[in-house]
Amino acid sequence: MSKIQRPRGTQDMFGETAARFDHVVETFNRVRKLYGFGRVDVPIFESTAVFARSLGETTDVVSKEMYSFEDRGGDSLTLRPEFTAGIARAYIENGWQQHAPLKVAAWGPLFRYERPQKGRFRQFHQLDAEVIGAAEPAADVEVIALGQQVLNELGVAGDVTLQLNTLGDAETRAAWRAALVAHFSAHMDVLSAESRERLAKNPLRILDSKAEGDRALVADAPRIDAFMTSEAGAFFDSVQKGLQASGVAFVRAESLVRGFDYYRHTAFEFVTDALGAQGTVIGGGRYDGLIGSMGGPDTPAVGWAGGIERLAMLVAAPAVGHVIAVVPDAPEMTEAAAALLLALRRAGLAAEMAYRGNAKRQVEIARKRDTAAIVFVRADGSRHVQHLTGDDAERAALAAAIAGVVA
RNA sequence: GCGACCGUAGCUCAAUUGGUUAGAGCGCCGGUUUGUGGUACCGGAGGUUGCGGGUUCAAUCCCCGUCGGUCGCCCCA
Repeated sequence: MSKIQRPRGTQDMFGETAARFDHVVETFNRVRKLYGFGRVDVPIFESTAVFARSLGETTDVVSKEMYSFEDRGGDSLTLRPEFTAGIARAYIENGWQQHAPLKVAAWGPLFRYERPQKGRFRQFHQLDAEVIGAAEPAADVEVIALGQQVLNELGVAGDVTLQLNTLGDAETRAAWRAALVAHFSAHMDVLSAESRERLAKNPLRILDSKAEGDRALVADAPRIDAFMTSEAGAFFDSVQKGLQASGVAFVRAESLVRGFDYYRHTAFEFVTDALGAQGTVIGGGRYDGLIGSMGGPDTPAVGWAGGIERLAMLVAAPAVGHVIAVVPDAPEMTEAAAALLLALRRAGLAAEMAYRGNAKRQVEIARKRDTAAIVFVRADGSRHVQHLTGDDAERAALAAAIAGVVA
C-alpha cells in the first residue's frame, strides 16, 4: 500500500474520542491537586539504560517490546514505556530527596511495541501518580484514595473494582516465591506449557494463568499470608484499615502479583469487565526496591498509572460545550456581529461565527455544530436570541449572560 | 510472536449460488422553493472494491501473499 497511513497501533483522536480523552485528563488534573500532587514532566525518551535497568536486562520486555533506537551520536535511546523509571531517574539525578516525600503526577504518551487490541495501543496514554520517599502505609492509602476519587468523579466507579494484595517485604516475598516454585514443580505434568515457561522466568505469574488446567493447581497453591513477617503483616493491615477509614472499598486478590523484585508490599488494580481482556484501568503498587536498584539511595515509593484510553471508553460522552453562534441577518451586519462576537468572548462566553454563507446557511451550520444558542444581529440594531439546547434553567442562565453583554 | 474474523464513496452500509454501466443514506458542492430561522425538492462531484499476484470466458465475491482493523492468546513495566 503506497497510500500514507498512520503507524500500526497509533490513533488519530478527534471529536467525541478527543473530548472523552480531554475529560479524563482534566478530571485527573483537578483531583490530583486536591491531594497535593504537583505536576512533574520527564522526557518522552530516555537513555535505554533507564528502562533496561529498571526492568532487568534480560527480560523479553526489554528486548522485544521497547521502541529503542540509536541517535546520530550513537547513543541508544528509548521511547518511554512507563512513567516510573523516568521519574525515578529524575529523582536521583536532581537530588529530589530534599523534597521527600515527593508527591507528583504526570500524564502523557507511552510506547510499547505490542499487538494492538481493544484498549491497547503502541502509542497509548496514561495518568500517573507517585509518592517517593515515604515508607508509611498512609502513602499507599492516599495514592489509592486519589485513584478512587478520580474514578468517582469520572462516573465510572460503579463499573470498577479495587483489587488489593500484598507482596510482603523482601523476606516474605522470597519465602513465598520459593514455596510456589516447589508447589508447581511438583505438578509439572499438569502445568500448561505457558506456565512451565513461567516457572523458570516468573513463577508468581502462574497465579493469574488463564489456562483451565492451571486453575486447580493455583487454587491450592501456598498463600502469601502463611509466609508474612510480622512487619509485613502489620503494614498490610494498616493499609487495609486506612482504606476502610477512607471509605475505599476493595476485595482481596491473592493472585494479584507483580513480576519484578523491586515491588514490595501493596499491589493493587482497579479492574473492570467492561473492556474485554484489557480490564485494568489503574494499576499500581509499592516499589521500595526500584530507586536503589537504579543506583540511587534506598528510597521507598508507591504509585499507580491509569490508562487514559481505557478510562475514556468507560466514561459517558461529555456534554457538548455551550457555544453561542453569532449570525448577522444581512451582510451589512457582519461588522456589528463581529463586534458582538468579540464582546461575548471577552466576557468569558464561548462564541463563534461562520466564515461564510448567508443567514440561513449560517443557521444550518450552527445547528450542525451542536450550538447552545444563536444570537441574530438584526438590521434594526436589535439582537434576537434563539435557544437550541438546554432546559429552562440553562436557557435562562445563558440568556442572562448574553443580555449582560448585549446591553 | 501465535490464532480467528474483517477491509466496497469522506462516514455508515448494500450488491441474489462468481455475470454486463458497483448502489443507498448521511455528508459535501450547486440550484429551485420557503423566508425571523431545525423546510422540501432537483441536480452534481466523489470508488483502480486496502495493495500485489493467481484461478476463470468473467472476480467486490474463490485462492496465496502483504498492509491495516477487530477479538482472543502470549506479555503486561
